[in-house]
Amino acid sequence: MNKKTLRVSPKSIERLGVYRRVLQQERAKQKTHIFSHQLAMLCGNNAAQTRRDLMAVGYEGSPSRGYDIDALCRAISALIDGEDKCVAVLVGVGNLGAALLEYVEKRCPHLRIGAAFDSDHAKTGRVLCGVRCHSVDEMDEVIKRNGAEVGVIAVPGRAAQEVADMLASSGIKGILNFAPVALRVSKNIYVEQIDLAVALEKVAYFTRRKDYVKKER
Amino acid sequence: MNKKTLRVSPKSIERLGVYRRVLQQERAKQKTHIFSHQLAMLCGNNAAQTRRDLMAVGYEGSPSRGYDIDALCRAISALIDGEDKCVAVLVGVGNLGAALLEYVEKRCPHLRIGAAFDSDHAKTGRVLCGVRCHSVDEMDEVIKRNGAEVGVIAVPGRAAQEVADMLASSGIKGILNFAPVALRVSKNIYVEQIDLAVALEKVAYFTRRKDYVKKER
DNA sequence: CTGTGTGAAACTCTTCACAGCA
DNA sequence: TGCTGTGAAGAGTTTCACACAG
Repeated sequence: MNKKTLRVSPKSIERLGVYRRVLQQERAKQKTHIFSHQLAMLCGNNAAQTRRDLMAVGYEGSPSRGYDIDALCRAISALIDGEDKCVAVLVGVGNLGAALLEYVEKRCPHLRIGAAFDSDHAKTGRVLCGVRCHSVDEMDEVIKRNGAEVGVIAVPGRAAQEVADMLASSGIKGILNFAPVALRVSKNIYVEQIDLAVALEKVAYFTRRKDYVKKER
Repeated sequence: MNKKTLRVSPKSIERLGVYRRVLQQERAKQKTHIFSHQLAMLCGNNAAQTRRDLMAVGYEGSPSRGYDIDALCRAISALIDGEDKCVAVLVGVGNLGAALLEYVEKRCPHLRIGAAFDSDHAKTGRVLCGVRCHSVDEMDEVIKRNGAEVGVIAVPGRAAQEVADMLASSGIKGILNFAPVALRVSKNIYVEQIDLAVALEKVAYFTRRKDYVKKER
């Protein structure tokens, strides 16, 4: 209903991805419509927040019917996926890299992992989840050939900055970094950091804070 | 300087984990003191935020010397680790589970992964990163024997809710969930959700938003 | 009624800016 | 001077609560 991209908050973007996944599951169960409180419950948040998030996508539901699942899915996709498929590359095909390939190949048809890289020659040349693993020497050439925009760093910490520099010089514009290192990259590259060890520490901390009580449903 | 645990924000807790890691690295380089802006730079944020976070730990630096690295490390640990080691268990020893074991065993001496579980009998009985993998049938017994408080769910989505129920009934009080499913658990269990596919979608989205410009640093 | 969309309040997190100390 | 600790402002996020619609 509005001018489209008017600035959607990061948190909303994350949740919209979750909504879409849940909507696709419901659609597979032959459901055609859903109310905000039902969707909220399936996603683990509350109805007000769900409606607020959906405001951003510019699709309006009906008070009597709720949201048309199919139309809402398309509206969300129009907002978060771009016009064309986004191509990403993975650097570091260890356990974590392989896990990411599985998750993404199964669940993100609108994203494509175009290639993977590893310094271990035992891995180069192999194909995992449909993605070919190249030597890091070929990184620049392969990234440019695929027109990749996003890089995922799943290498040990000591190698992460060097990989980030290589990605940046090949024209990558966004990085998802699993290495426990703060990357130093130019301002126009978006970086998202996920640190598994810190995440677990956080859970341990809040688990022990006896005063913690979850808010609602 | 204050009454200790007066309520530290989740974001601060995450960053404190990062500060500690960086401080340990600096200590290994024989440095004894550090200023807030140096620590901030190494962690990828700014000095004001770093000082604000450190307020919570109840250790004061000196304007001339900065922070004593060793003392600050201990103060952070006193805040985020409890009195005794926290024990966690891992359910699902696939690629992701194995990656987590590596990360945590290397970098979290104050946490212990007491056991792992998998439904695949080819994996049970084996030992990865010093952690023994059990059959899921033994979950209740092993969790109680180890006094585990935290559970990590790294199984496929369809199995996640069932695993969460088992963990809850064995007395687990906090869950780190990698399955792309909103868990339904009782209010007094803390749940932290990490969804790799959604994380990548988010990076793809912000990478493409040309108007995005990183703030500083 | 029971639902949606949304202004406005409430809450959380980040940044500014400055007093005070060595 | 150049740093720390922190009140206060600002930015971002969530929740409330209500007008309106079928």
